[in-house]
Amino acid sequence: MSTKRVTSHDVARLAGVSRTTVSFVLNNVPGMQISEDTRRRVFEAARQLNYHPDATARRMAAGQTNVIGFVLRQSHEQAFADHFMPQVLSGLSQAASAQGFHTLFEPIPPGDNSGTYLRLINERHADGIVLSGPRSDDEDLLKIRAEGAKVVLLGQLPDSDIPFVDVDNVGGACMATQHLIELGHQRIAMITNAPLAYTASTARLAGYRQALTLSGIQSDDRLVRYGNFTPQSGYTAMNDLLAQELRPTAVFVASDTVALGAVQAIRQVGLRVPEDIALVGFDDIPLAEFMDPPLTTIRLPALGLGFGGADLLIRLISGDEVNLTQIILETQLVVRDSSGANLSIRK
Amino acid sequence: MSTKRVTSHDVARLAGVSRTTVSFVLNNVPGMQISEDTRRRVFEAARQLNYHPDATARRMAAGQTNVIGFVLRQSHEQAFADHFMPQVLSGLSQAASAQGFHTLFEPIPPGDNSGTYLRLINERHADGIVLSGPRSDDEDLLKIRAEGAKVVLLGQLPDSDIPFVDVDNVGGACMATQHLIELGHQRIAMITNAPLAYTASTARLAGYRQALTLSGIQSDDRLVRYGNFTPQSGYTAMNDLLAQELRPTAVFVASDTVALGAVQAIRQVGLRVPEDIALVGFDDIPLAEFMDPPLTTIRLPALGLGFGGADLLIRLISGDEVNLTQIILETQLVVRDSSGANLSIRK
DNA sequence: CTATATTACTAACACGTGTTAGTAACTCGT
DNA sequence: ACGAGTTACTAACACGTGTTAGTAATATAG
Repeated sequence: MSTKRVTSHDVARLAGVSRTTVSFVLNNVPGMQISEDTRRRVFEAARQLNYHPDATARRMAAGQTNVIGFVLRQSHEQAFADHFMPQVLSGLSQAASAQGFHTLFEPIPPGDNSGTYLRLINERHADGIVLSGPRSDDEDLLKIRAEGAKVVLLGQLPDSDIPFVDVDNVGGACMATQHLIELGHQRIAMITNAPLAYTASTARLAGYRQALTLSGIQSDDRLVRYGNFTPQSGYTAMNDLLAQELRPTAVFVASDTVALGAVQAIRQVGLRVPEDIALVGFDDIPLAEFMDPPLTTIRLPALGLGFGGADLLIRLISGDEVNLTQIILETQLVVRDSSGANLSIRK
Repeated sequence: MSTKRVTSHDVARLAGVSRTTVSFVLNNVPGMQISEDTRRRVFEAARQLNYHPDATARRMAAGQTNVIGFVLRQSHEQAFADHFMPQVLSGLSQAASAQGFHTLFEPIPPGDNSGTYLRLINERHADGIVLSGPRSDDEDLLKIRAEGAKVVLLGQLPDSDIPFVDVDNVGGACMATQHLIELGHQRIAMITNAPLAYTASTARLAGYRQALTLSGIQSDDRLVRYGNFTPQSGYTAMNDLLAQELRPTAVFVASDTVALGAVQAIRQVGLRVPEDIALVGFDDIPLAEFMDPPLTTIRLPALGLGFGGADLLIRLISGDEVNLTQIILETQLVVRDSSGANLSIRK
């Protein structure tokens, strides 16, 4: 236990060759002439001593860490409120490990403006970072970018050339709304997932309006309410909508979690989903399937988002010529019962 | 961008001192006599050159990585089926970063028996690992332990002296069952969260039986069914229970996710929760609060589990004398409506 | 038989830090 | 004026690898 670490030097000695030869054999360096006999002796010595090259020394020599950092700017509650982030993380580390990279997980404590994630790249803990929850006013981000740091964002920043991977929020919201339109609804309300300070909220609202416009329906701001991540906010928003003189026949709620509260509000006034009010959510959280009624919603390519982010970042790190550095991933409509698509007749 | 990295050598030159002095000043090494003037010059030079010490070189010199690995053995679906793992991860990295450690996230692809996580410690990517989802038949685990690797398990291994942090499954299940007993139930069934191959399942079943025994109720195996993580399995198991000649008046379902299916089954035969059948779940998933009816359940100290695991591991790494290496964290009963505790009268 | 090419290696440097042992210069007590 | 102690540093080594340039020994060609 307290015995010294086995180094390539030890292997060399046992095999009766130089350390250089050991390196050549074990790394299988192409173009190096090594006799079959020596090769065998080195392998045998390494096996016998249970030799494992030291990753730190290797990094030092290579000038590369083979590590990517995953920086989480959102608060824990927000990031892990649903299935989403874990899946992103999973996709990320899958892509990383497929290319021989490791993943450093670095959540930023809420309210920490000291720019701790700068250290990740300044001190070379990682070769690059995937940054989730970017903010436009992030000066640190611009700074390290200017210094040549490799960064990929998860989510977009308006008017920026920083590489990113994002989910097609506009397209998804449009799809959700069109689904309701196709089912015959004309008076369709919307409850956002969060305040409009969040780009995703703005995008989903834009998609909703786009769908209405495409079908020639007048967009009416009195039918738009603002959620705030929580079921409570959905409950409040829906009550507000129900109190209107002209009740909507369908609501697009841009977050399944928020939709949960909306359903409760509808039930509480004695109305039924989807018979009286049809509902489409967004996110496809794991329990959407088991809600009462099962929620029609938009599924996000969470795994793909993480995978794509890591993949893009690693290509940037490797210095490959990357022609497409801003990627938008398609969403998918999952039809269940809450939208009324499975009702035999619509009046 | 392609300009060379700023090293402590550069700082030394600019400040007109040796590299050693730079190291003494910047690391504030105690007992070293440095004049106030020199000290200032070094700080100024470092600031001016925007110097950041290279983490890799530092590790090499220190012989320590200041990194802990978080190894996930469960499949993604299983690990992230609910809020649990993300919270563990969050607690873990909080504890780590509080002590100057970074967190390497290393999920093991399902079906990968090549023992990839061995490399984490063999190649010194990390000073130690927190291993989630340990298996008794894991030879790799015993091997690296024998070589002196620092390992902390999340979850217990029977008859082992390996340090671990775990949730009190027995106590939690006992508490859940006692809650039902206190509400007047005598004929209490149980649906497990998973097959008994999983230690957590066995422990929860033991807790259920313990509670019955303590109250002098005869434990009846015909009232026990086995879930399999999913709502579907809960649906099936509950239907099976309902088909019995003598229906239980209450059921302890050792997983909220499984309980979801159980509720559906009960509803489908026209019975009510909790009036006809009372229900207590386990895990307190985020949506338990919003189920219909809101689910009484056992809340797990997920954050504390991660935090405790990292903390214990780092203490082991630091060589501190640790007197308690096997830690069990208490759970908490969250009373909502599904258990009938809020009904005014019980018949 | 000699010049050249090939084979099979190795010596030495680079990566950037932390740290131990040592050394001038300067102060101080006697 | 001299030895001892203090102050303020520095030279040199260690950490463990990857890699470039070079070198003997052997094979091949003319």
